[in-house]
Amino acid sequence: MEEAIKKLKEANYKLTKPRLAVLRILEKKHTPISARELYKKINSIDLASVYRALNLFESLHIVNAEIIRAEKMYCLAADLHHHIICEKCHLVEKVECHHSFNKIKNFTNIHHRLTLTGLCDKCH
Amino acid sequence: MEEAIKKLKEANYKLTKPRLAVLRILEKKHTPISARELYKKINSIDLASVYRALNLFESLHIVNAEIIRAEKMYCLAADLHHHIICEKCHLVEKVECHHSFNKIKNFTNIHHRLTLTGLCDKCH
DNA sequence: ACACAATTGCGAATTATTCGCAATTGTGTT
DNA sequence: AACACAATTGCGAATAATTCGCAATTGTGT
Repeated sequence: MEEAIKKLKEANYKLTKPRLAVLRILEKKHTPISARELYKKINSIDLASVYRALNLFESLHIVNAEIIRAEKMYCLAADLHHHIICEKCHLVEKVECHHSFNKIKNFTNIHHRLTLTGLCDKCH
Repeated sequence: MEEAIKKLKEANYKLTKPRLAVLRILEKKHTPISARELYKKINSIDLASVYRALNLFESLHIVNAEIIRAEKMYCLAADLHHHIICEKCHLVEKVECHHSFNKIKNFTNIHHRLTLTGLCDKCH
């Protein structure tokens, strides 16, 4: 949260009510959440602003986005982790991240997004 | 291609004209492509069928989907690889895959999707 | 060639996402 | 604490993405 605000400030963006509201929800919820769900959880913030906040956050690497069963889902990038999703029941679990990429094919400033899918023990 | 058809048959799905058309394009193109682009490249196949084919292929792991600048993009899963995308100019390059995941948190049959982003040497 | 379930094409319906623009609000400065 | 101004919001409308229902068509095994 602190870190998110710091990144925002450093990039010269204002800490506005909608942005703060989105951050607050993301901070509490530790599984990925969609733009629409966020919107429903926040009272009195326009859906367009939720999208605008999320897009901004994504570009600043404040949040990570990944597709989970055909929906774009977001979560705070702060603590590095990934998710594994059951293909049948869509159970989502956190997976710690042990990866780091310094330089690949002349690219620098590398960020990564890993999504795992499989069958959980119940569905197997 | 052969492998894709095999998977399709094994899961008891028919090899139809739209499905084959989609596979043919994916086989040629070695960078990710969106549903709409696929549709434009194929003459006389309905957009809904393109979506249906892609969804089916995704569920059978015939294709992998990933978000590239806010669009869902697809490519054949056959040769395992990932992509690294420049955040500025959106250049896309292939990255070989050296990962394998056998068992994580009680999940089995694990598949993974890794998307890397960064700045290419021109944009850095 | 036949039979039948699976699949398509079509148009319409949903859902997701973005846009333009006037009104409002953070933020740095007096 | 009030001011000034650019950045940002809310709103409603526009676009884009994706799915649906259903009659017509098409693969596939016999």
